[in-house]
Amino acid sequence: MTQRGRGRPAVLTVERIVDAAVEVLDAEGLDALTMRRLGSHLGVAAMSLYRHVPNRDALLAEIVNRLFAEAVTQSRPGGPWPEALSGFAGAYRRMLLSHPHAVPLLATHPVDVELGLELLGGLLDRFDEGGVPRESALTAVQSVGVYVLGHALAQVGAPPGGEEPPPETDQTFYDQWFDTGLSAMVSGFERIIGCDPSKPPLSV
Amino acid sequence: MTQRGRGRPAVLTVERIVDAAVEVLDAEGLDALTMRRLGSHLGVAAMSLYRHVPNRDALLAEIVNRLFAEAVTQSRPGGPWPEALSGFAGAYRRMLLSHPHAVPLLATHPVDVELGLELLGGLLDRFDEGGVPRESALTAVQSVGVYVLGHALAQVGAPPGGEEPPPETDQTFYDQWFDTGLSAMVSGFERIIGCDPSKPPLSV
DNA sequence: TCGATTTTGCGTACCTCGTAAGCTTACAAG
DNA sequence: CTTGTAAGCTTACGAGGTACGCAAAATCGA
Repeated sequence: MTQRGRGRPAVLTVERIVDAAVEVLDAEGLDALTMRRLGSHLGVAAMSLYRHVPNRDALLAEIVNRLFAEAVTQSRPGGPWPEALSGFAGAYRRMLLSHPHAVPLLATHPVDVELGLELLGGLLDRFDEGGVPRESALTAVQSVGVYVLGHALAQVGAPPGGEEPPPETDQTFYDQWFDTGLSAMVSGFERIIGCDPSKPPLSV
Repeated sequence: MTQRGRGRPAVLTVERIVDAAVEVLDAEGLDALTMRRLGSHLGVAAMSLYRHVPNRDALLAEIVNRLFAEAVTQSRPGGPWPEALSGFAGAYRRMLLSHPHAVPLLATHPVDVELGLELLGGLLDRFDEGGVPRESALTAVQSVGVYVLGHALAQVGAPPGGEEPPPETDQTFYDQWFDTGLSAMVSGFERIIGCDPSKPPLSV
């Protein structure tokens, strides 16, 4: 596959590598995501990976972008911006909780800016339609994103090597906390940003 | 010193170790904070540290608790709860930005719960005085804490090995973003929690 | 004063990890 | 078939965490 010229045909792809990396990460945790293990998971020697990825950290960055894209793609930003913003928050959080071992990665490896803006285009459009200036929209989205990630970090706890807490009670506790904090922030932005397109209330 | 019984007198203390660890962390970054380097910084062999700390991760957890305590102690929670809450957020953020290499640590190692509650007692009292139920108070404080940490993560960027961005413009950009997001959240909580007119007197 | 006891620090060693260098293999084009 | 090239492999090195057992430095009882 992926035979686009001379030379030995590639059995590896960045895509395939990142796929496998996410699998290993989900299944065995971040510490287990070593080049050797990932290689053997792909039926390949560790050093072979370096033909496609400059180093481990770059691979982690790829994972981050992949997962963030997955999250944003999952959310369909319709309606006025407050709803769309909450929708994004929910989708982001759902992704984080379904990849708990990846949460620290998202925390330490910023999403590629270009990619992030592209992915969030639809969401930002909802602000445009509400007459919210771009800069205010970015502040709101970034703030919510930062809240969601921080919240997930708190919920996931010490993820490199942790134990599972009580099952059900815990879940609803965090859910409730999340919803409350999110409503606070969104409604706060509604007040600050205002819904009047004729005068941008946020001086930047 | 620290001679409280038989045996060879200790030249090391957990305190001293954590102090040195924070120094190394601030000066050289998280990757440079290895047991060997930390040992030599203390004039001691790496393995000696293990008499006082079970392993590296526990040491990192100690650092987290130390720094969080430093932050909270720095903030003097006076006035009504919204002001106190913002004050806590500011102090927390100031600490994080003055220990940028520690931010990922705070993100991945939860603060000890007992210690956290004890440290935040003064802040929670302000909510009590405002007639806010304990649970709402905790939600608000946790949400703000999570926002501050997430914001610091975004600002500090990829901290294990990163480059410095533009100096001045950047600073005020993040400051403004921080303030806006914080006001949104605090004012949102003011609305949600409500400013209960029946203010029960201080009950200690 | 002198062992016995106890606590602390140290030297060595093992295993794992990331990854640099250079070799081999499997294709396509000529 | 020959040659060129991209992709995968083997080996090796240095660094890191830490298990294990020994050495040193105190106090205490006699």
